[in-house]
Amino acid sequence: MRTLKYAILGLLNKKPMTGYDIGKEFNNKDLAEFWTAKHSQIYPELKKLLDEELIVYQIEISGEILEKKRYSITEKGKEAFLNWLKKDEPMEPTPKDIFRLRMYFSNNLDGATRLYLLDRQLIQHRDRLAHLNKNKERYDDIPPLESEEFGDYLVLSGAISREEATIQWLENFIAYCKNQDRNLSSL
Amino acid sequence: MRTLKYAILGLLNKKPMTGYDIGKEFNNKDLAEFWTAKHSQIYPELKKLLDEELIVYQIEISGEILEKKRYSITEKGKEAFLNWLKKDEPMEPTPKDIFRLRMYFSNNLDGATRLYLLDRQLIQHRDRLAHLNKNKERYDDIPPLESEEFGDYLVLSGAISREEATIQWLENFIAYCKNQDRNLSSL
DNA sequence: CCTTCCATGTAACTTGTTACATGATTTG
DNA sequence: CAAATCATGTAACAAGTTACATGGAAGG
Repeated sequence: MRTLKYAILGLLNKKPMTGYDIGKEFNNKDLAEFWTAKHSQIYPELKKLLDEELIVYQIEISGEILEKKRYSITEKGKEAFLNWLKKDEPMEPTPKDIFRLRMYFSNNLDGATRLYLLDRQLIQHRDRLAHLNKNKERYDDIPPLESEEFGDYLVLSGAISREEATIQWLENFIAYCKNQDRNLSSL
Repeated sequence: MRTLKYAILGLLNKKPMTGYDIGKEFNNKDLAEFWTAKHSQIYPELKKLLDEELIVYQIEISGEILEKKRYSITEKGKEAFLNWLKKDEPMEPTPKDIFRLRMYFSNNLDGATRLYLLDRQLIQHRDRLAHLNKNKERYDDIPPLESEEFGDYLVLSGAISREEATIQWLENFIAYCKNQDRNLSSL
């Protein structure tokens, strides 16, 4: 489906960047909540996009020697990107989740181990949620729809509601485990 | 990480199955909410598990000619599975989501297209939620923790809360779009 | 000077999808 | 008897991760 291709075009459509900059967007920024890529995947993809004439680059010298390639999107690239963006694609198949797969089999665990695993997971998701909420504090208001920051705000709030749902699910599960445990030991 | 390996072991730990049966579990059942695999991935994996002596099979004749291989888990396989199941693995990196990636770039769309795409997505997620809720009706009560059906109930309720969160996010987003639109056109 | 970050790439491998290939059994 | 389902496999490709490989720039 070449999603990485369009993700890169989308970033370059905002402003010219180096491969390294793209890597940071995919790893340190809010966008990373819903899309990531390592540099080992980015550099070969940039080469492909050059071949397809969707991007061009300009060499810049940083310091004395170091050359960096600042890529920008071409008209052809913009067209391809906008075409992808406006397409009405069917919903994606549900994403995989190893922890839930494991819990699917959790009847094979003893009660203590199950609770331990659930608790560890809950802690991690709560930390993550706290971190996301802290990021959200940067916004006094919801940014205007047409602004660049709106995308960031959107993925951030999406990530927050996803975490909240996960935490809710974990808490319900834990409460049920504890409840069953109490009932059994009172026999 | 060999997750498919352990997913198959987990299923065979419940009861002996053919490759075809495993495919059905990964595609038609509740488990498919959090793990899937095509038969083209399953058959080669079964071969690997045989090599590793974690499973064995027995040939059964169905009708006159058709041979099917019913696989079962070995003691070694059970051990490997339980070992995997009880391991406390760190939280996974956040799963990718193409639609949210697209919406991250949605400031490049005109208001009508954006609303159209959001609406289409919302419809699909509502359908999916309705379908999941219908499945949940099978359960009068939460199944006991140690039962086989508990896993099914768990992934089902996880999928429901995930869909609810997504729908909430979409509805908020749509409301904000409509609101901004009204404010702009009243100028 | 030393550590962290900037910067770019390739190679080997794992995972997963789509397509190719075949044929038997069951159900209406 | 035709269609849906059962049943098992392989091949080619796409996507993604880990490891290998190199070296400059900036800041403390």
